[in-house]
Amino acid sequence: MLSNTEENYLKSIVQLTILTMGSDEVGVNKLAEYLSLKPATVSDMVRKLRDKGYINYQKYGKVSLTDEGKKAGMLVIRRHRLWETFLHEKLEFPWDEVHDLAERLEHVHTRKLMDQLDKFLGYPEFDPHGDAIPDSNGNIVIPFRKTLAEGEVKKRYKVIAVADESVDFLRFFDKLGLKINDEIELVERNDFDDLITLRFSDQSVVVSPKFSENVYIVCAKCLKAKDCKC
Amino acid sequence: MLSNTEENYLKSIVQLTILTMGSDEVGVNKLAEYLSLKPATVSDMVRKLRDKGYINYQKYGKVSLTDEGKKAGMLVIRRHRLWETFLHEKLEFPWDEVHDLAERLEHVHTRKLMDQLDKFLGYPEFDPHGDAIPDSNGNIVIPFRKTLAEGEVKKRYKVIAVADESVDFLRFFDKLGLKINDEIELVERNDFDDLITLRFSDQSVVVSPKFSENVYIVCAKCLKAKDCKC
DNA sequence: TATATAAGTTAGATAAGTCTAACAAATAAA
DNA sequence: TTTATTTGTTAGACTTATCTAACTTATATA
Repeated sequence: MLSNTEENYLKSIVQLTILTMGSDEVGVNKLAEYLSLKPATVSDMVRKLRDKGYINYQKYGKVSLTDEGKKAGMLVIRRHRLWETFLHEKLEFPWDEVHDLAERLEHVHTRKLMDQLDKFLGYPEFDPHGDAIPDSNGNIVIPFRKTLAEGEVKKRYKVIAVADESVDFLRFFDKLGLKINDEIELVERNDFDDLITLRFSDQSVVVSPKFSENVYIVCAKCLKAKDCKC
Repeated sequence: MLSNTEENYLKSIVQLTILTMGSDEVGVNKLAEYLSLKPATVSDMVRKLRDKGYINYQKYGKVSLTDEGKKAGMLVIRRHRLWETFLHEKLEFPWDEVHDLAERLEHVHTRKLMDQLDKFLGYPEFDPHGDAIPDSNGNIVIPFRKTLAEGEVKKRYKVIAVADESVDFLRFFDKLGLKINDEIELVERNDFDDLITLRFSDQSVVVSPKFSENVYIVCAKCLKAKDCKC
């Protein structure tokens, strides 16, 4: 059995490794910063999770997930995203308010509860932020995607997800009038400061790298994001 | 802010005082037994809750709720019962499985979450076990009712709730073919051992005091349980 | 009323998860 | 290669909620 705390560690390690497509390991300091804890605290817990078989780790080394740890962490993310979907679609919460509640609901679970919730929601593929929901075995299909910052000028794209779930970012996104699944055109990129000019629903807006790095896109002609490789 | 543990204490005190219609105070030992804790543990917590203003209590005395404590405890019960209703009505959980999950979900809350859930459920008055759901101010209308054990021979009653939420009891109740809101006739009471013979949907069954003490009824002619005073 | 029993309290211990402060190892820079 | 910087560990302390064992107070009974 995993405590809430242990679940949070595993979830965070999944997020800092697998879900960022970068390295499959992470250092204690980075993990501590992500969890808003002190390295000393994480150092202890990491030993504990290694002893329990959820992570690979040795003193002064990096942390990576075992198969068991990966599955456990992915299932926390599944629960988080299913609850977010529930809160948004059934309880009419705006998408910037769902994260914090899901953060707590994700720890209440039985296999059956999540299966029934999944069914009730109609087996959603994506949460309100456009992130894929892992299946009940902890497997996830991360669709091919790039950030708006990586887009090419003059091309048309579809916005499929956001990387930042903070209230500030999401409200700003809303304020622009953008929505997940909207089609946009990347009109122009200013090479000096990387400001990008977008066009969508008859308006042009200029966005900063801070914004464009947090918006995921696929090219507009790919109907199914997961098949897109352009 | 109340911890989960503190919420459980307040909920339990509400259940042992207000909701049982008996005394409005309860002893430390009884509370400990109800919570499956040792008296020593409860003795400490009770002092803490008194210092925080939720209960009235002095050394070697009984415990009772302040207005604030009563409201806080009632709101935990509200959350518990709303989640039970959600699990039963929306996620299709049988009524004997909802308690344990609600026990954990009840501690995840914001005012808005519970208001939205309440709305989503259509403002239910009663949970799957027939218990009244307190409103968002912690007020509850406990309908007039008696237990089947207190019923009179030859009278017709309506089953409105059960007092025991254990899996064993609820499955036994199901097995008899009874349902909340069913009409029954109390055919006969055996004065020697208090066995009661019931009649409903063309069958007769004999039930023990252990059973009949856990079934709440109102007389059949009162359509609205809360108005019944017979 | 004296005493036995029930009810409640206190002290000290434990476990989980966190912290700070001091130290050690690994890595990057001079 | 030596030193500086970054990264990670250890030791000791704190908090919350729990326990056991010993003790105290209140209540019921003879």
